[in-house]
Amino acid sequence: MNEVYDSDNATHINSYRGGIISTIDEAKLESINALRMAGIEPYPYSYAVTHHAKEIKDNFDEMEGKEVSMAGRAMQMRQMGGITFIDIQDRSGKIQSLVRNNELDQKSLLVLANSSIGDTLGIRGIVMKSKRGEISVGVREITMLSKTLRTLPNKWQGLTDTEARYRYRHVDLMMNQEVLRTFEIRSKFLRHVRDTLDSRGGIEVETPILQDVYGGAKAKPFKTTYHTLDDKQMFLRISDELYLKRLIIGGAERVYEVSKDFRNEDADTTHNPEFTQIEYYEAYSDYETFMKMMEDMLSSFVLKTFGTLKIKYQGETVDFTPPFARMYWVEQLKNIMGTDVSTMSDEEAEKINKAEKLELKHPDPYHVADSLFDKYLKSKTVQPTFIMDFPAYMCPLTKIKRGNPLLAERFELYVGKMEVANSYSELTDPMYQRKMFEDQETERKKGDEEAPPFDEEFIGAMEYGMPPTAGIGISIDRPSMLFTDQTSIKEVILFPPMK
RNA sequence: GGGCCCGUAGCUCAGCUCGGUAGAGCAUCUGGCUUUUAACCAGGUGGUCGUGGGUUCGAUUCCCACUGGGCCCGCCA
Repeated sequence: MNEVYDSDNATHINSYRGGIISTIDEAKLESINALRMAGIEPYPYSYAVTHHAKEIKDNFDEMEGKEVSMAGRAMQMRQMGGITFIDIQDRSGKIQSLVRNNELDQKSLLVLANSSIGDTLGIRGIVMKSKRGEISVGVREITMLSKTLRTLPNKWQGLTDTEARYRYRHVDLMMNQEVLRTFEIRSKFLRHVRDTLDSRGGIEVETPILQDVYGGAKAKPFKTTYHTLDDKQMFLRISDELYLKRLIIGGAERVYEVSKDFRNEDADTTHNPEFTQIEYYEAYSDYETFMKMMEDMLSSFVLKTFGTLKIKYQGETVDFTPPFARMYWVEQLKNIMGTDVSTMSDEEAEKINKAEKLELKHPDPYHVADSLFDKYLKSKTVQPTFIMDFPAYMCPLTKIKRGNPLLAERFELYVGKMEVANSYSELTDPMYQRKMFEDQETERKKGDEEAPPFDEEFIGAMEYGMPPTAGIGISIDRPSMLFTDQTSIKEVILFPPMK
């Protein structure tokens, strides 16, 4: 056996379940030798592809009798004497190829003899139908494009073990093509959000992921150490808000960033420690502007992608026809349980925490109000719903509600019971901002680990004068779940973190 | 962090209740077959039964701990 491909050697990096997902197959190594002996390179440089499987199938009437060349992985082989059916899978789907030995030259015959399921093959041939009516490529020439050393999972059940699917996403993708479709839809959505913001004149920017002072959200950060700067303590960003606002202050007017944010907290079906959102800031606008924008953005995406405004999510029909519902949740909570969370004191919060059995670690008004929403109102947000106006104390970076100083101008957009966007009429008064930071600092000292630290530099920037601005964070992960009918965020993250 | 379930061949799974040194299908290998599509027929290879400890003459099976994963609950998007 070739030493380079000693299986222990080649696979020791994987310790999954005390083993590995497949072994190196010695027979395949022999095939490689056989091909090379005959002067055929099993790992060539390129191949001219003219068609994909789906194209051929979708346009069979025009394609019949024409020569095509396509490439992909052999997923199944059915050999019967001098004829072999090979199902070739490319990015678009699968198509059957029909190989008759007596129609092949020596070279192709040799490739065929040394092919197995899992190999990447190039197929040149004529579009036709088999006797049973299956659209096929009648093969004239078969080319080895990449010889596999490992065995594919079985063709019936494929790879279903969730852990194996995430750890070996490459195998998941080849065995479960709908996974590729999921990530195509995610990609389309991200593209659509970018297009929307570009069309408004937004400038896409990049701001630091490694930050001296984190902020812009309530969350526990990841800490890092920068050794060449004297072991300086730095943080992975929990949000890019404070940097984007500095750009607004500088006069950029409309800026956005596709932002990977990091929050040092537990993962579950709707949370991943590393997640993607787009934050967008628009000068001279307020949060009303963004309600309209979200209605347009989501409805046009759904219509363009699915050809309808109504999609199924977990058995329920979600209708993206604008305008979306608006839920004045503080008012509704007052009606349901008599508590006005906008005026809730620390003592009241603690009492409600006990009475409602919320069992919060920090039973302060912020966490109690948040958890009351989850308990009583979240279940009503299957349809796209703007959750309107939050208690001012929940929004340290937001302007107060016109006509009601107890509330702040903020909405969260929920769809399928998931928060997918969060938007504000941004606070621009530097003196009020300073006070809000001081309050946060007090919470922090009281033990709220999630309260962000005081950011003097940011206040300094705001003291130059920040124009009226609307801000929004648009989740990419959760809408991707919605559009692909997934219940776990890991299904829309290509490589979710594993222990 | 709490509760429940799971880890046996490369993959998908039986076996465990009631302890006696491991089984199927697919994959792979050999042979047969020139229109199959879960092709078929015959034969073969393949397992430190997640890890460690305990009980026992004997443990994949019973007990404990650990580890990895899934689902539900609590918390941040």
